[in-house]
Amino acid sequence: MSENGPERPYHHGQLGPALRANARAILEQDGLPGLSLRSVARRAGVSHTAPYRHYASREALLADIACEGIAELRAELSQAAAAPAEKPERIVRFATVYLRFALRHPGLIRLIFGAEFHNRASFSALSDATNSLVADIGQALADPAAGLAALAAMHGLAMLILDNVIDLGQHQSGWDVIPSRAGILLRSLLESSVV
Amino acid sequence: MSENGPERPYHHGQLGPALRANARAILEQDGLPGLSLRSVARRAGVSHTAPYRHYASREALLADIACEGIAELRAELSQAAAAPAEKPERIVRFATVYLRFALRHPGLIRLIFGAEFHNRASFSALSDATNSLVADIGQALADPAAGLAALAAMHGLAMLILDNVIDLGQHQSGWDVIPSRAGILLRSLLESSVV
DNA sequence: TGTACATCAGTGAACGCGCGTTCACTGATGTAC
DNA sequence: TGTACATCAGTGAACGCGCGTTCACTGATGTAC
Repeated sequence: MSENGPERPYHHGQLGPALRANARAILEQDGLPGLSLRSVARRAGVSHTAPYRHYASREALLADIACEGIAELRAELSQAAAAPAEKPERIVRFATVYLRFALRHPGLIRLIFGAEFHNRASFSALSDATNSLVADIGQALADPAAGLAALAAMHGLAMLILDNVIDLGQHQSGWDVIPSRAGILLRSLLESSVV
Repeated sequence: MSENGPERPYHHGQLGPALRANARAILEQDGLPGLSLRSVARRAGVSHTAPYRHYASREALLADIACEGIAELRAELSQAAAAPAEKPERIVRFATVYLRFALRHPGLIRLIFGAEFHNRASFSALSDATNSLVADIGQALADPAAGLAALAAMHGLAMLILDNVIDLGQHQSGWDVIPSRAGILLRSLLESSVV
């Protein structure tokens, strides 16, 4: 009996990370409403009370993966910030990174920005991240207001694409092309508005 | 007994409209997750099965109020389109109307644009509305791509404000000031990008 | 004007569901000596 | 190296909840004659 297949031992061993990974998979597959502690446990192949050894509540798990997502987004953005570039290119590069992230993790980006869920810890992390992003873009453009407007534009573009309201061509060519098209879009909007 | 207060008669009489109104009130108060057929019935002071005389399912009710909202947004936007104005003013006017609507009906705008709910009827109405909006702005700017980008910018701005990610000053002065501030923001982004 | 009847709108009990959370438990691991 | 014990991670039964939906019903309205 013990040799026909890798039966999971009594102790999972890495349940914490496994919970987060499965939670994010569910988030992307079924959206926030489908993300219950029970569904996560089910997907991790563990009893539905096991998660309570790692998270005090559903909300705690959500907060954790939200923070995780914010950290990842922030890392990608700061990587984009590191590469030197002239003003219009700089903001287009930010927009590209942001859009690519949003299109790759739609559920996560909605969890992060959505108002349905506002945990203190995740919110202050988000606030820090967006503030530094806005400041960075604003500085790159030498115009704080334009930084805000640019963030709004890329966020709105991401949301409209994810919600299937506008179509930048994913059907023909896959989603990887979208950021570059969006870049052109934003460039047309931005390049002559730089002070 | 019958004279101590206006006891509702057995037949409500206007339950259809009452359901829609109460559903929208719940949507704004508690968001989409709180909007159940039972909560709507409760709020309308009616048994929890009464709504089934007017809607076949929860989804049917949601579709109906989504369409209602789209029609209202569309009416306000076409009113803005009617007033003649020069190019930059024109788009700022659109943005103002759009933002004002979004800030006044946050739950509704999220229902309309959110991907969680995609009914065919409401979606095609939304598609028509956004297409004509994009076309209108694009034409006003003599640049279709800028029309799309402008819609994205105002939608993103609305979402970021509603999700408390950015703060355009609602705390000091109430939300009615936001659209005008946002107008300044968008103007700074747009006015020199007109072809 | 009055009576019979069809139709309609609202009722309340009941169903099965998935959920978050609690509880006492048990199997496994690691540490002290 | 071996034994006792504390600690930890996962279990499964159970709770109460709100939900969507169904069903047979009943009170009210309107229509035909």
